[in-house]
Amino acid sequence: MKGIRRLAQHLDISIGTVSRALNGRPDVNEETRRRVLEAAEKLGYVPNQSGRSLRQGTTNIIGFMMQTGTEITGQGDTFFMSVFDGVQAVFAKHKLDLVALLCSSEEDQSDYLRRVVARGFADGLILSATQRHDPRIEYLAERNIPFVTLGRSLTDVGRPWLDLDFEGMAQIAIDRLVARGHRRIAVTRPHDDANLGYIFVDRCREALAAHGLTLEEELIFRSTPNETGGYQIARELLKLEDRPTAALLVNETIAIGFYQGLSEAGVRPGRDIAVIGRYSPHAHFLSPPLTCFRLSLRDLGIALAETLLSTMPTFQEHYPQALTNAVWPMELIEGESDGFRVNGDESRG
Amino acid sequence: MKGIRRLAQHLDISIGTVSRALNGRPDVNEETRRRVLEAAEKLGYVPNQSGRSLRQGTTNIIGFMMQTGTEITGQGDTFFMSVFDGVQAVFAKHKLDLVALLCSSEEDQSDYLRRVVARGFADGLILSATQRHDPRIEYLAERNIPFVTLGRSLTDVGRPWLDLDFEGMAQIAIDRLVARGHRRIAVTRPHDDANLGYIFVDRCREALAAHGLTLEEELIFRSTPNETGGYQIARELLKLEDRPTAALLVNETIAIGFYQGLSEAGVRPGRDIAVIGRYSPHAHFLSPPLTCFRLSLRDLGIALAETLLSTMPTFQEHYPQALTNAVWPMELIEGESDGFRVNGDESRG
DNA sequence: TTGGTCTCCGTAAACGTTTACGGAACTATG
DNA sequence: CATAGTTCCGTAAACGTTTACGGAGACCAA
Repeated sequence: MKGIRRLAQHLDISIGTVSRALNGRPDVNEETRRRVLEAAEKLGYVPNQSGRSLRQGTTNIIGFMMQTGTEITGQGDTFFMSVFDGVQAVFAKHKLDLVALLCSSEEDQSDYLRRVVARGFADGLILSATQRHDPRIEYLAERNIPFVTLGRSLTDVGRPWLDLDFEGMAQIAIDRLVARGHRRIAVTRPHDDANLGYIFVDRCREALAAHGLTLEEELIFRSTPNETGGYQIARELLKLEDRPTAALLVNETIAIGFYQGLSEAGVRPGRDIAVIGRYSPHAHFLSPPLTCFRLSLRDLGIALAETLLSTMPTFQEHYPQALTNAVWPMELIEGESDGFRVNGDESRG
Repeated sequence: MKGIRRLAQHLDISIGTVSRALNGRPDVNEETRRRVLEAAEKLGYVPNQSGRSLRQGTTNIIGFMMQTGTEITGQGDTFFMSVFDGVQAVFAKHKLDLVALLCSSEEDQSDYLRRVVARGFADGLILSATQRHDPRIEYLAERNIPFVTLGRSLTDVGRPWLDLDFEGMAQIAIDRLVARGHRRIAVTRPHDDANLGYIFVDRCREALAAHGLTLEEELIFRSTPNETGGYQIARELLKLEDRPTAALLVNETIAIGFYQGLSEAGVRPGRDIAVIGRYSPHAHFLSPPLTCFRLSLRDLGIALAETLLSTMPTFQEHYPQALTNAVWPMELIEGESDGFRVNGDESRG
């Protein structure tokens, strides 16, 4: 005898009552409930997930989809871990569990998603690495699967998403650099179709235009969003006839490689070129410390969770005013990598 | 009408036959099977996971357990993603899915594990961040849940584990440094109870003893295995009356902070102090490039998967000689951070 | 024809839950 | 005492699969 039957037999009551007691139904005597909970604790009973979700059509699981393989991840692993922590802080209140759905680098993400959905694996999904054209979004929307994406796409009109405020980052950084006399500013973007590249570069272009400047094509650098990519960008940048005096790095992990690429040519950030990037745990430990844009990833995770839950009938009453389409602001952390003026008047050592 | 019934109705055959056809049973006409598969494809039918696992008592899911929250992860971003990729390469052959079970930083790992197991969530588990005394291992062993750990503990006697070869790393590094004239060598270890700290330091001590040297307590540095920890270690190390001439860093991500801590005091790796660490994607992009120990994480993932499957009755015939207790060798990558001799004769610039 | 073997398929039970339904015991009300 | 209402609990169906079992038909040999 196993499962709830064992518990019922042990208490000499029916399985229906046991189930009601455990699920907090009102129509059960409080004394009985106490006994049931006690016995469940003692016998280590936990409801079988398959049985429960088969009956209820619900799993209490939310999936965070991500692709394995190392080549294309521009985020550090602390990035996701921090986001997860925020997500779980919300989910814990509703007894939801978060699992990371790992799509192999050899499988198409849409195929993988199809499998996950058809199996009835999760009650809701969080998608990351949103592409500019992302078929996953239409797929989920058509089927009424609750989801939220981290990152915008062109095909998610009216769908819930949250994103980092790359426009704000571009605007602030460009304004700041221009105010310090920079006229030729290099910008980076991922090599692939990630939407953030388009968003970021477009806004850089607009921000420059507002100052009467144009963003030349040769100053837009594409690379894999990792250390090697940053290194390559530095090398290419230094080859230019008319070198930029500043660089704006949109990805987290490329700064180290970028620094090294500069360093090998004797070019020092903050003295010979202004560099502004994205925060990551090592940003302060570069020489010189990187001036960068940071955000609270935990808060982002909390917002993601709330946004998702606000689209699910079961939970939406708790989150009446969750954000559905919003960019998450980033804060500028002053390091020493952008501290100089083009007119020769260094603002700091 | 949903699920397999819909498919059966559509084909005008019984659900039993449909199920047999889909599951590759022999007692079904090949023509019928073809029709079933075709219709399944057309209607986008995928078996419901809950129904299936309720009946079979099996989920076809393997869980990789990890804890969220950023403070204590000593691995770089790509570490787990690379391992996952290897694991999945094996699992794909057996139609197993890998998911990451994310234990919130607020929940005890043993409690979380208990929930996962009792719910019947996964057919097998991979545990990481193994602690010296790890109650999770006994729990799984008692219950006959297939598992393998990445990292040894003291309580896993006879249980399947794989680990990095920290002994080999210690031996090679110490021998190398001693051969170059170093006598005072600092070593690091994580701040917590992670077993690798014990293993590594013990072997360093033995290796030094073989050269007639002792490892003084003041040369053993504990820290959180992240950038900040590395920085702190550098600061402490530089305060010592009798400074070590070399440092051996056992964690991946501490090198950046360590470099910075040295740099602020005008101490340069490879010139003023020999530094040997662990490979991570940025190791080559430090100045000077870090001499470090590297391994194929993908291969490690493959081995982990094979080890796990070799303990599961359903699959073990395919992996008759998988490793069950083995350390995974690391290769020394020569950078420029350890390139000098104590006697003043620098081996390179 | 009879009996045996094979191939293929339908039937129904089982997995562990949740929950609609109905009923027994009790309480309150007139 | 009769009736209605309340509280609590047991019964059984349902969720979507897989699979043991048995049977129908085809084929073959005697």
